[in-house]
Amino acid sequence: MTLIDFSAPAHEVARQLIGATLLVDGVGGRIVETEAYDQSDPASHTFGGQTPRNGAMFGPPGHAYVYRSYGLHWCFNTVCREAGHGAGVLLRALEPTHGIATMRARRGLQELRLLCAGPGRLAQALGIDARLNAQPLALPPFELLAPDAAAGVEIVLGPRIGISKAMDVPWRFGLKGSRYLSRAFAAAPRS
DNA sequence: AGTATGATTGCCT
DNA sequence: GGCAATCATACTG
Repeated sequence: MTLIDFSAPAHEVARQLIGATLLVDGVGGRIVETEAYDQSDPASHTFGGQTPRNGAMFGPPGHAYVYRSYGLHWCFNTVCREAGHGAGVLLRALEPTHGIATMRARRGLQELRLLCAGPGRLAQALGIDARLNAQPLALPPFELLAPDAAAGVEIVLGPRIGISKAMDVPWRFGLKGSRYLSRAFAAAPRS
C-alpha cells in the first residue's frame, strides 16, 4: 500500500505526513510539523512560475525539493500534485528517533529537543543538501515509514512561519502536544 | 553588472 | 528583542 498520496493537494499531504517517520540513510525521526505551499499561493516559491531554482517543485510528486535559505541553511520539501503544479510541503520539525548520535554530531548540539526543531536544523541533522534535490522519496537514501496506527495522531494547525504574504492561510500543521515543534501553536480558540 | 531579498538560525545586548 | 551571517535567485538598468 502507498504510505502517502503525494498526488493530493499540498495541504492534504502536509496533514498526512504528520506522524510518519522520515529517514535519510537511516537517520531521522517522526514528522511533527509541516507547511503546505502551492502555485496559487503568494507565499510560495512557485507563485511566479517555474525557474531553475524551483524546478523540482514542477516535477513529479513524491520527489524532493531542496533549496538554500538565507545563504546558509538547507530546507527540505516534498513535491505534491501532478507534475507541473508547483505544489509542495515544507518539513519543519521532527521528533528524533533514529541515529540520534549522528544528528548530535552534525548539529554540534546535545539537546534532543532542538536537534530537528526548524527546517534548517532538520536538514542539517539529516545531512540533506543540494545533491538530494529532485530525488525520489521512494528510493534510498530516503525511507518513509507509516505512523503507528494505534497512536491516534492528533493534528493542530495555524498560520505559517517566516513568510510575508498570505499570512492568514492556516497551512501549518503540527502534532498536538509535541515538544519537538519549531515553535508552539497558538492555544485553541475559546468557544 | 549591480542590487534587493529571503519558507532561518544563533549569538548579542 | 535585535541583528549579523552569507549567497543563490530574481529583478533592474
